[in-house]
Amino acid sequence: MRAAGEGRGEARGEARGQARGEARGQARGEARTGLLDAGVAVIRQRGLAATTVDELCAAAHVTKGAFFHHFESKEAFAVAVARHWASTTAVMFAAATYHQADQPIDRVLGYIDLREQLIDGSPAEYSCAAGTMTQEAFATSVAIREACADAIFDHAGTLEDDLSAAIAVARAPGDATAAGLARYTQAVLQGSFILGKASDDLSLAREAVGYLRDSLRRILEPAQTAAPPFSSPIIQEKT
Amino acid sequence: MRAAGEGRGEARGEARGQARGEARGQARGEARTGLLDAGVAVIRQRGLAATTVDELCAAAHVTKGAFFHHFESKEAFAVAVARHWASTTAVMFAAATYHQADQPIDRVLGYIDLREQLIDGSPAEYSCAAGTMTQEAFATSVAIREACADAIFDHAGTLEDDLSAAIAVARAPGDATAAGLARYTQAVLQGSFILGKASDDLSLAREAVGYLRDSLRRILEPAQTAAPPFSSPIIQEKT
DNA sequence: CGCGACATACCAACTGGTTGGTATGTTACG
DNA sequence: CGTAACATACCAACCAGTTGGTATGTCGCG
Repeated sequence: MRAAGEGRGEARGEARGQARGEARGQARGEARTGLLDAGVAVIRQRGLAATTVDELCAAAHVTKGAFFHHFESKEAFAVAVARHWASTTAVMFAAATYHQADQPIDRVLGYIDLREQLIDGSPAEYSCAAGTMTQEAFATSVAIREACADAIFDHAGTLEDDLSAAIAVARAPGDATAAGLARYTQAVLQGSFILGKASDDLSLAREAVGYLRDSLRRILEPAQTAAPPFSSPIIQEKT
Repeated sequence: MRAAGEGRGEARGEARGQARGEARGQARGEARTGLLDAGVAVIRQRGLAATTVDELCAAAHVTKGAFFHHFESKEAFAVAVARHWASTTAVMFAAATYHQADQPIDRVLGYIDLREQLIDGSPAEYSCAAGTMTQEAFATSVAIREACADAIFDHAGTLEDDLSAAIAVARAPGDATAAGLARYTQAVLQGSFILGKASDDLSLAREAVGYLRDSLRRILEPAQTAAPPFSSPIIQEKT
């Protein structure tokens, strides 16, 4: 449930006894990453404003001194969290198998299938840290807002090539652009997280993603064939 | 800046002396409503956790005593705000003209057109207070989460009759249900607000609603005609 | 009708705990 | 040994909630 951090304490080298906070903690130099990981986890659960620096430090097993050594302020930390979120998710999606499909539409639908599969566990586990922070900070911090916008729209950008190839193959109507559909996809995902959070029922989040898949199919599938109902999702190995 | 209390120390009772904070303030009995209205406005802008009770009181021109007289706690206030939001928006949508269209699909698309038109000004003005609070409170307060869920899903419910009629007319594939499409619509709207907040560009929020309209048309329009591109929105009078 | 008893709506000041941030050590590593 | 990476102790501001009080409306009863 926790994710990172849990079982990896044992770099502690008790021999040589340079004991520190590492009864369960990190080796020197890992405080920053630990704080960022903890930040993603805690902010996804409670939001940014409701999260205190002390909680962050406790979750990362470091002290406040370490926090303000690495981050100028809580706001700067939030910006770093957004960037950290962007880079860790980017690595994960880059390694996914949907890129290997031959047809561009299958790559697009494979992405959707993966997103649907990722909706599992509690909302704090499947929702988007950037989307959450956006809601809280858009009016009070341009730095946070822009970092979140980068996370969301850069990720959308990773869909554009497949989408524009699929649009070309399907000869879809000219009002659907690759960039627009990529953003629409992110909008539906963000909205599905909100429905999932509100209802405390992840099937409602998945349902929205299912309608998104159906919509994309209607737009991107070769016009002659009627769009069939829900497909069985491509099984995605989680390497 | 102080608000209430300003001119009232003098109990001077100029004429019969029923003077109160009403130099600019409210009459007796309006504090509760004023606080709720202020709550919607401030929470849409800054979120729930970042909003202090003092700020709420300042915005509503009342004192903290009045706040805690009407609301047991900040959490109870948030629940009341969600219900207030639900009822005020319900009144607005019930009075809208899209209900008057003859064809069910036109009522559905009229709703979408209205939603698109409502996206104007700053995100704090067009976004959903219930969606915003959901993100912050889903893990920390069941009462708030449920009040927000009611606001969102009850509103979705107002679309179901038109959607199921439209589905029947269009003989749409069986995997699209009225309730599911209604929820999907809300998901897209919530997501569009997030994109609008992140980008600080309402045209991106409107764009997502445009794709939603296109998707609904593809699903709900009689199958023989190919779905045309974006329609010019039905002009909606704001009586 | 008048008047006392009560209830409601509010207000100013206060409180105890919390929060983001700082000032000042201390420790490991190159 | 110098510097980056921490830790400890502390603080001033702030925050949700309380207290004790006042002004105003309302209701029952003689």
